[in-house]
Amino acid sequence: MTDIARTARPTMKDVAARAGVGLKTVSRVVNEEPGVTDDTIARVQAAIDALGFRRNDSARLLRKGRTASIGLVLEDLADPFYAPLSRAVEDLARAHSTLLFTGSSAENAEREQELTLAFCARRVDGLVIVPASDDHRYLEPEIAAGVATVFVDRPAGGIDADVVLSDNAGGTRDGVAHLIAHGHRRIGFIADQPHIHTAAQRLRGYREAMAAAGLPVHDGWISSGPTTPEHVRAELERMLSGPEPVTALFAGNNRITVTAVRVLANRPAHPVALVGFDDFELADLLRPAITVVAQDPGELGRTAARLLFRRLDGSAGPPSRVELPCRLIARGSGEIAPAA
Amino acid sequence: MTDIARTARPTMKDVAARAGVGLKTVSRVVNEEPGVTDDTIARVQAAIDALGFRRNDSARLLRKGRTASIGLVLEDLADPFYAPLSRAVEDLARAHSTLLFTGSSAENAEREQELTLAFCARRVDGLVIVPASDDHRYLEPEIAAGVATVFVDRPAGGIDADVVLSDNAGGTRDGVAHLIAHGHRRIGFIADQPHIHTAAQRLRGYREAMAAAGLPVHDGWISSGPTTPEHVRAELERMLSGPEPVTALFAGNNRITVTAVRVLANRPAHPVALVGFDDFELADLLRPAITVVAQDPGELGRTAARLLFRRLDGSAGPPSRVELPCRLIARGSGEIAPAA
DNA sequence: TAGGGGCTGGACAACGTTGTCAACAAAGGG
DNA sequence: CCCTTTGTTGACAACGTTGTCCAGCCCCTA
Repeated sequence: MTDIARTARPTMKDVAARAGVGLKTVSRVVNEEPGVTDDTIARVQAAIDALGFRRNDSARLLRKGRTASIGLVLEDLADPFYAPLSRAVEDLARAHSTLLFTGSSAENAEREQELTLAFCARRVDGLVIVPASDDHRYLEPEIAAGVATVFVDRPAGGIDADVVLSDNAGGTRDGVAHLIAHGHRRIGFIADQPHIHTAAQRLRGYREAMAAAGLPVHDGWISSGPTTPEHVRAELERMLSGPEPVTALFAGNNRITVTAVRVLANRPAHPVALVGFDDFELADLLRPAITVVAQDPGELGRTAARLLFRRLDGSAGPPSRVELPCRLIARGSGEIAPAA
Repeated sequence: MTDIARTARPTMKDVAARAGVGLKTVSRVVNEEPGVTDDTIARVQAAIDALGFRRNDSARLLRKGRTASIGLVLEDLADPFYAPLSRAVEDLARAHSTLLFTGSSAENAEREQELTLAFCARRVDGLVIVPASDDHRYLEPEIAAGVATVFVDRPAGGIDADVVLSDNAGGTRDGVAHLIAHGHRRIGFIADQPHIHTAAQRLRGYREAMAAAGLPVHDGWISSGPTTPEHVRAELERMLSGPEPVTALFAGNNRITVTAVRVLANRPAHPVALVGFDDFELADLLRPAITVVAQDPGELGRTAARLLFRRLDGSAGPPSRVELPCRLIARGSGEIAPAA
């Protein structure tokens, strides 16, 4: 029965037969090409309506060479951080009459490659990738074959390609400097796993800010690892105890910040200053309101998509690297002075 | 130059020529079909590697009839509520070796139709749709032609199709009953525009709960309209003033809830009870913590996708309608007693 | 009335792949 | 030694569309 259903789909040939015209004439009507009399158009249109015909764009695009589609690979479709990024890419795609394939790499290099190559096999015109792997040489033949590729949020590994980043180090520097300006000297830093580019850059920013202020950094103040609530909680509690507890914390991304807020909420007697990387909704409504270093994920996506479509429109030239600034939003949690 | 790039893409024909074998033999090797000697396989593989050949799945699927792709149309890719829904659909798609097209209708009927039909023109095997329009008869020919279609979050209009909903009325009833149980008699209700199905159902739940408790409902206590902060703020302030101000509010979705929280935070002298539809991150960290009626967007997506793939696997039978329960999560804001 | 030009329409190949079928060689049985 | 079987391979059509090209037809002019 599935077969019947598939066979049931009318093609231009069916329309042509029913309208009593040639195949190409149907094509002309469907594509609104000139050179068909009104009378013929009407006959063809009637046949189209009667059969419920819809042009098969896959076949059309196979013939035409372009597929009018792009692929978006990100870390996790369910992560709110990427939602505005996706939407921005989608908006530009729509403006270019292009459809959007999406997929999550789940922070897994193999899955990223599998997804990306699946998109390439469908002959997407271009790719926007939030890398999960650090080796993208597998994309070389695709890029050589003309697939425009832009990396976002993290740079490509092993190949030279367009990339749009946030100024992770600079943003972190500002955030840590903010804590230092409010009198903190023992500042903890919890970030994502060190092989993730953004995490490494933020760690660099932290070290630079501490060094710029002439402050020492103890190993125990730094934690890089999974962002699971359990791990973050354990690391933070470790930093808050012992002989030299931290008086302030810089949280390396929004999930870490949220866990930190939960942990700190349970020990109101010992206020700890907090600055988090990434803004999040309601940060201003918490008490204290959370000071953050904000990226603009929508702008990341928009910039990447603009770059992509510029390439698709024929722009040549060497790969460009765009770095978007971050913005410190002081709300209170970063202004808490050290207790001691 | 674009032309060169396009021409540059090697095809099976090129591989065959280079390996000195027939076209079909290349196809056999690529698809790992039996009946090719190891020696030939090696020669073909060498040619594939040398040319950087990758099979064109568009052409393949044109030939095969199925496209191994589905389309997901939702209201807004950037809305965090839909993020877990998308991810759930994606996960099932991956499990079925299917690629995912996504797009936002932006709550606009015309855009929904345009997107959906664009997906159909690409011959997606199936569709998951969060409807923005209330008339889906335009999909009849597509469904008849075999495009499996499942509606989520809101029902289809004018056609009979599979649909997965939350129990909006029941959830709202529970939420309003919760407020009544804590002594409230004048309860405000702010929801999305009335033509949106979920908003209408939630309004029904509100009325039912009030009626069940024998409480009157004043027109001034009900507001249906755009969910912009400005409008919600104005409506709420109106309800809170006047001769018979409300002592509690039911907020019809998470965006309304957030605005309400902001407004209420500015008038701490006059505490107002609040229950919101839809859970959101950090609701438990606000003071008071926000009591909500929670849907499970991931489960909505998962259920819809399961239904879809069951249809694609050949399941016949009449359209099914699944209604998922909502869950009241009491956190404090709903337990505030009326001041008067 | 013959010839030319504009308009309308259709036949055919091509896009890159897969399914069908037949050709051919080597091997095995009588 | 011939016939059959088995295994390997390639020619060809087909999927549904578009681009190229050519054939009619009508009307006009010389």
